[in-house]
This record gives sequence, structure tokens and C-alpha cells, in this order.
Amino acid sequence: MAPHLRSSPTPVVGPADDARDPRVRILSAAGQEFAEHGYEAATIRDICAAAGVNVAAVNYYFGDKRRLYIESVKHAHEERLRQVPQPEWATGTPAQEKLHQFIDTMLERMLGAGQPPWQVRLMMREVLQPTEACRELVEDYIRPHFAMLVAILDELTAGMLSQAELRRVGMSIVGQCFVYRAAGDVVSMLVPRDEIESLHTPKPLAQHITRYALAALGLGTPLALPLVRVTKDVIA
Amino acid sequence: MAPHLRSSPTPVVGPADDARDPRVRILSAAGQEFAEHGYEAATIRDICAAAGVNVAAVNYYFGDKRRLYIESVKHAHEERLRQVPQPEWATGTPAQEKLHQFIDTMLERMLGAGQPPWQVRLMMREVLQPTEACRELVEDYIRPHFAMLVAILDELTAGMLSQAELRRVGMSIVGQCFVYRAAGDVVSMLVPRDEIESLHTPKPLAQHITRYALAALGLGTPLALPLVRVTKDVIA
DNA sequence: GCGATGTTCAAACGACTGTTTTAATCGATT
DNA sequence: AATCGATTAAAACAGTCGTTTGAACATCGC
Repeated sequence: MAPHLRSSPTPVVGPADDARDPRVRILSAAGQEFAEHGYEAATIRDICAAAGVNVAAVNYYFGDKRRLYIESVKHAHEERLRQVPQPEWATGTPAQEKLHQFIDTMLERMLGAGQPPWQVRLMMREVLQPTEACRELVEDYIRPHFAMLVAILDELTAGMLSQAELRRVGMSIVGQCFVYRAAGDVVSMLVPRDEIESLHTPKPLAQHITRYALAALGLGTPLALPLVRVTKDVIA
Repeated sequence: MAPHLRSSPTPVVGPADDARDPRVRILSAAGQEFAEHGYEAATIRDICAAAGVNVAAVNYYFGDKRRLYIESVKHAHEERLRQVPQPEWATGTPAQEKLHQFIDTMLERMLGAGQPPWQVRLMMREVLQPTEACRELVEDYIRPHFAMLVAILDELTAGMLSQAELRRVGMSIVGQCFVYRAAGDVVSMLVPRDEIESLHTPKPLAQHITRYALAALGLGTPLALPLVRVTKDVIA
């Protein structure tokens, strides 16, 4: 009986990441091809060539291309979850520090060192043009992250903002990171090369976005101090 | 001689938007198909069926699919430029008001009423995964807009920030708008439906992003007033 | 040993793709 | 009316796609 027809699609035993297992070799190759070219443009022949298996293997293990795609998205994001686990903070860590580290981690994940991993590119495709695999991706991966950000913001503002307002602020922070990942090529055309390398890389960006958020919330020094505010600083 | 081989590809005379002209009918249909399905998945047969012309017309007028795509992107963004011209402000308009209107216009363009026009979707594809048509799009459409935003921010901060810092702040503002357009489906999954309709539509969003920016720059009241700041308010 | 079962392979199928060909049609000029 | 270029139409081309086939191969229990 073909594996993709069995009751338990994923083998119950085994780590399922054995490089010699054709199934995971196909999943990995498929993920990279889908990430690079998209669903339509990626071909089963190329995927199988990259995985070193016969074209018939895809239908044997996954049934058809559509189900291979869905499985590869799930596989990619499970792998990514294992690669970069949620940071754990010691109790008593200042919320401001948590926020900074959260933004920094998000940017590092999205932009990474040099070329971002194909797993992120694949997930980005799902975000930009959702398919069947999207809902699962959101529930398992994106929603918990966003909830963590909202929790940090809640702690930061000590209950002064409603959950709705917190979500909106959270989306503002996510958006500032997101644009660099999704529209990175256009960003590179809008700002000079040296400026990109000095100001628009993860670390400086995390600092900027954090400072921008803290100042907007009234918890840090504004980016540009207007003259009227000087009086306050004198008093403080 | 086939039109696409002639020296002047666009007819020198005529408005070129006559609905009876097969050339513009193809361009319009192609733009919508490309916007909906992407370059690879869109088929010449579907495009021609939508335009009401024979399949051979594409090769007759444009040579091949690739050149049709490039021309359709240019056509779409020229049409969009004509649809929503840059707002002109009277001299003496406060910079804060300009910023608010600029953000509002950008959001209205991106999100629009209901479904955004296919022209925007097509351009968004170029931003997310640039092809040959991208550079032209950036130079003619995006760069001038971004320069206008930076100019407003410069006026707002009265020279207190360097051009590099202004560009970074500008990118933060653009990112907050961009995420709603590019990742709108995921946003809809992260925030409750009623909250989307009340807080995440163009007008309220423009107000939020403007206020967020002004507060971050130190020109408006912070979103959350911390206790230490109360002293200032008492004094003021 | 030997079937039985799970897996791999080369080859082919039918459908669809972008593109080209060839002939028919139209419109204006002489 | 006849001619000639510009345009349209139907059909076919060569290639690639996802998918299927049927036989070969491997691996195991007995």
C-alpha cells in the first residue's frame, strides 16, 4: 500500500528527519523549490531531481503536488520552530528589554545573516498569498508570536491600553520588520547602499524600531526633541 | 509589419486608452490576469479570452508573453498615476497635517474601498518579487512618493534629523501601511472581525500611524502616558 | 528456498503551455 | 473594381507539465 494512503501519514516512530528517508528528502527539496519559484512554477521533476528520487516518488509518498506542497509548508515551519526556539526570559526581566530582544529576534529570523533560509521565504509566500496551509501556519506559528508581543506591550504599558490598542501597536511593530523582509529589494533601491549596511541591518534596525515604539508609547526619549519639551527635561 | 516591431511601440498619436483598441484591451486583461494569478500561472489563452481577441494577437502586438507582462505593468501604473494624483497643499499647510493626509492617501490607495484595484495588486507583486519592470516602477512611482514623505518629515522635525534618519523613520511609516496591504489576510486572522472594521480601516489607521509617528518624534502626546509624565501634564 | 510486500524505476499518457503558421478578412488607395 | 498592407482567425507545432503504468528490485517472514 502506498504510504500516502495509510492511516498515519507521518510515521509514528522515528525522528522523521533522517536524510536517507526519501520522504523527508522530497519534503526538503520541495520546500526549497516552492520557496524559490512558487507553487505553479516549481516542477515535480525539478524537485525529484534535487531530492535524487524518481518522479513517481511524489505521487507514491504524497498523492499529488497539492498535498506535497501543504506537507512541505508544514515541514518547513516545524523545522523552523525547532531551529529558533522562543527566547525564555528570567522573571523580573524589564519589559523594555524583552521588547528589544523580541524585535531583534524577529528581525534576525526574517532577515538572517545574508540570504534568509528558504523556510522563511516559503512561509512568507503563504502570508502574502494564503493557501490551504496558511491557517495552520498562523495558528501554530504566527499567533503565538504575536500574542507574546502583545503581552510584552501590555506589561510595558501597565494596563493603560486596551487589548485592541495593544494589537494595533503590535501590528505597527510587526509591519516595520515585515517591510524589510517582504519589500527588501525595493528598500535597497530607495536608500543608499552604505546606509543599508549601517542602518538597515537587524541589530541597528531593532534598536530603531524599539526606540520608535518606546517613544511613541511615552516611555523613552523621542527621536527628535522639540523645543517645547525641553522644559520637561529641565524639570526631570 | 507587426506593431511590436515598429520603431515607436506606443502610438505617437491618440490617447491609447480607447476601449476598442485591441492593444489596450489586451493590456488591461493581461494586467488583471497577472495581478490575480501571477506571471507563470496566468495564461495567454485566458488573457485573450478576457480581452475578446485571438491568441495570436499577443504575439502580434507584443512579441511574447514576457514583453506583454512588462508593458502591462507599465500600463497599470501609468493608469494608477492618472487615477490618484499627488495631493497639492497650499503653502503654509502645517507639516503635521501634511503627514496625516499623506498617510491617509497611501492607505486609501493600498486598501481602497473594499477590494483594492488590480493595478495595486500587480504593482505589489513587483515589489514583493521584482522582475524587469520593477526598476522603472520604483523610479517613476515609488521613489517620488517616498521622497515626498521624507520631505514632510524633514519639515516636521525642522532639520533635527539627518537624511538617513529621516529615511528610516519614513520606512517605519511605510511599513505600517504596507503590512496591511501585503499581509492583510493574516492580519484578519490575528485580530477580531469587529476590531478590523473599526480600527484597521484606512481612516482610523491613518490616525493611529500618524499619532504613533508624531509621538515617536516627540511632537504629539504619547499613546500611553506613564505616571512619571503626569507631572509634566500638571505643569503644562 | 520462496512467495509477499513495500519501494524504485523508465517510459509513456493526456492535457495544457507559449508560439508559429497559413489563410481569410478588412480598409483604404489608386 | 482591383490591389496591397494591416489585422484577425483557426489550426497546428513543439515542448513541458502532473500523473499513471507496469515491470524490476529490494527486503522480510516463513
